[in-house]
Amino acid sequence: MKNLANVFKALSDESRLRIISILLTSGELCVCDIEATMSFTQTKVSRHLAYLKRAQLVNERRQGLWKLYSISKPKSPEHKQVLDCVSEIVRSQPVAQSDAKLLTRNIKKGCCTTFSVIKPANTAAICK
Amino acid sequence: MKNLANVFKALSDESRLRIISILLTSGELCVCDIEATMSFTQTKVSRHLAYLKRAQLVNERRQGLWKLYSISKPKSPEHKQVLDCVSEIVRSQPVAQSDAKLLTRNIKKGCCTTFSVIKPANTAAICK
DNA sequence: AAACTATATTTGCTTAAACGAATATAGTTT
DNA sequence: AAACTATATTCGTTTAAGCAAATATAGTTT
Repeated sequence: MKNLANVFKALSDESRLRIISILLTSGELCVCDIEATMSFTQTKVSRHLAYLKRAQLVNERRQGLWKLYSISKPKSPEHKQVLDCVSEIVRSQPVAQSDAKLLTRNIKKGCCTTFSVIKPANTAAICK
Repeated sequence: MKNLANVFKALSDESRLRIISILLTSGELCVCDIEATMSFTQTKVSRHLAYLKRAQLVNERRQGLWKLYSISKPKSPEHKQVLDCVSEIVRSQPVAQSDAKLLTRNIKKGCCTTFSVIKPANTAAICK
């Protein structure tokens, strides 16, 4: 059960929950877009993403200069169970909605680098 | 979202997850029965239960000398959502099954004080 | 290849969590 | 009320997590 405890530990920080929440609404984001939307330092975002990656909650792919993060694709039934539960719970948090609005605003202001370069799956839904 | 992070923090320890798991299978247990089944010190069980109670994951009621712990009854839809997810995930862990067996054995051996004094809801199911 | 950009890691510090042993509290029995 | 039992809390110590500032890495542009 060590592993499950580690997953919950990765979820035990408000900053990380907020990062998970905007990844759920955006589909995919680079580090600096997360920085901009949440007013976090670069170190902070990077560290928390590393923590989430170690717990297999997020995935990373390189795109030129950027590293794009997204919620993990499930690798096993147990993994899927955890991911589904987490996403369901996080989505229903009030802060999730307000962070989603912050993200939209930053995208419109052109603060979000990623969105001006590559277009995640559901860009249209976010930037309407 | 501070509160949700605290719930996950309470779940971020293997000992606490195991305690949750035997509370799920037993319905209700006293501190010393948890001690006996898991070979934990009294301090350790007591401390972890206090942690779980603070996060509103477990409930406590006094019965004579004993304090009986059980998984919380949900107080709100959000609370229920978290409790349901946690119980679903914890139940599917391998350690949950082996701990349930340990508990049954201790009950049969008469090591579990509570079960010789008061009978939780589903005693019959456990001691068959 | 040199300047540049995005991200990761190291360093030094502060705060919290875990543990067992010992002590305290609260209810029970005699 | 005194001895007893079950549980909670305190104490001192060890280990991990959080943070910002500074530095390192890796890909990009000129």
